[in-house]
Amino acid sequence: MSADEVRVIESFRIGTRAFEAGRPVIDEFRLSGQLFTLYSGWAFRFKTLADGRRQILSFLLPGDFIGLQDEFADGHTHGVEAMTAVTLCAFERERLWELFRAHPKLGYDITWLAAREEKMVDDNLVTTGRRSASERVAMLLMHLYRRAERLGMVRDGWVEFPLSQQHIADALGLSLVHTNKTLRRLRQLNLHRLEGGWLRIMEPHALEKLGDYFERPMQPTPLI
Amino acid sequence: MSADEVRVIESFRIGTRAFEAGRPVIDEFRLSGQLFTLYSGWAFRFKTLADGRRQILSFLLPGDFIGLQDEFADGHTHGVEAMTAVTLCAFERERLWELFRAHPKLGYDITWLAAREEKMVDDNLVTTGRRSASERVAMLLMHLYRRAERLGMVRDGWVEFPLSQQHIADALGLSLVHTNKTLRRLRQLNLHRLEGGWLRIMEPHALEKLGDYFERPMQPTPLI
DNA sequence: CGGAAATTTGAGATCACTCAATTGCGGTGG
DNA sequence: CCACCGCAATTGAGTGATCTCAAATTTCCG
Repeated sequence: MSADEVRVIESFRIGTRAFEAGRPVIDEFRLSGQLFTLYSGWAFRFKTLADGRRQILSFLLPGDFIGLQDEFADGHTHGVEAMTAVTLCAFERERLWELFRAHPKLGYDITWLAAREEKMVDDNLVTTGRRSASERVAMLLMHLYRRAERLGMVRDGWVEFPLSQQHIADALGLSLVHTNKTLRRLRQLNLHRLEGGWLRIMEPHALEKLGDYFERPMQPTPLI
Repeated sequence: MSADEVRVIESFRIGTRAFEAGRPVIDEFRLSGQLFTLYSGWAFRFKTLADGRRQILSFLLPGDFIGLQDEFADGHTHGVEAMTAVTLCAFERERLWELFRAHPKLGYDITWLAAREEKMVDDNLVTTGRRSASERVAMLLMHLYRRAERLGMVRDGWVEFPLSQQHIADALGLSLVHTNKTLRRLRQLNLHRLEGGWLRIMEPHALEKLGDYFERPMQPTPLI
């Protein structure tokens, strides 16, 4: 990124914010006046129905842009919650158009990030709509592992994995109990290990085949 | 839209294309060199798994922008298929960045459309992940009816409804048989009528309550 | 060490699925 | 005009994956 672009981004930044694990970053039912870039940590986007059923829409890792959909709605889009301690860079929502005008390249990059996020939601929709429980779990483990891998978050084959089984269930559209039993089955087949909040993939090919999920080469992600 | 903007858009347009009902607009496994705006007709985006299971990701109505995700990937994103006769306006994919640079407002509008589409996929994900079969069907009927209504496509309470039950099943993550039975149950409750490819909502409030779906006010859609 | 939260397990219920056959309907050729 | 074809819609029956309920066990954290 050019020094000029960095300078422009700096000028749009309001400041840095931090949240503890489990804290809401964006309230599901209130319009937030800010946009964020996730600097460090894990978070997720979700929606809840009136009776409390919750669906996780996607997981957020460093580099992801947060809150764009709200720009074009009046609240009631989705909530964002931190899964680990998280630091974010905040922007003024109202200056987004100004940013596009002053620096089209950054606008283009934001669109890039939005399109990439939609692709991930598309994948999740296929998963919940058409895959069996084992396939869903296999899919999710590989998806998150690969994303973390691209970000250099893997150490000796292990990644931090801050999802509870409830998170996994809510992401995959399964019940907590069935998620647990499915996870156990895959573990007993020695396809993965999940210990103390860290994940290791033992049989990537088997999991990819089971989930019918294959890594596609990615272009480098723009930074905002 | 200003005369200036119209002129810019014209200069980026390659031409107009038309497809018959049932024809692929974008091949699921080949990278298309074009972007489209849907002028008239109904289409849908979908993905298929290796064994043929299909998930419909979202439905496309006039004004929707098609193919943006591909801009940032190398194929293998999703297919698009026409459900009725369809006319589209085609743009050169490679000139998208040029468009952002030359006319940031249009870039901003494209981002607007992308964000709106992601919101729809988010909703669909909640539906397949966390709603029962009846809730899913209620949701889909109301969603499509409301969208068509906003586009002025309702005549005396009836909308064209070109979805087969297979389409509905693939959109909602249900089997064809169960979709049929669920549809019948709602029809017998006199919540809707579905005859000869046209839909009428008899009890909008009941369907909205059943699907836990409530219309949110929408900002006017930008035109590309 | 105590208490709350997350995970694990078992058992039974149910919603949705598969299989299989029938019906309805628009088009097509004799 | 009618018999026939193919496809979508419909229905019935039985199966099974996933869910709910309930209780134990383990882990985490103060």
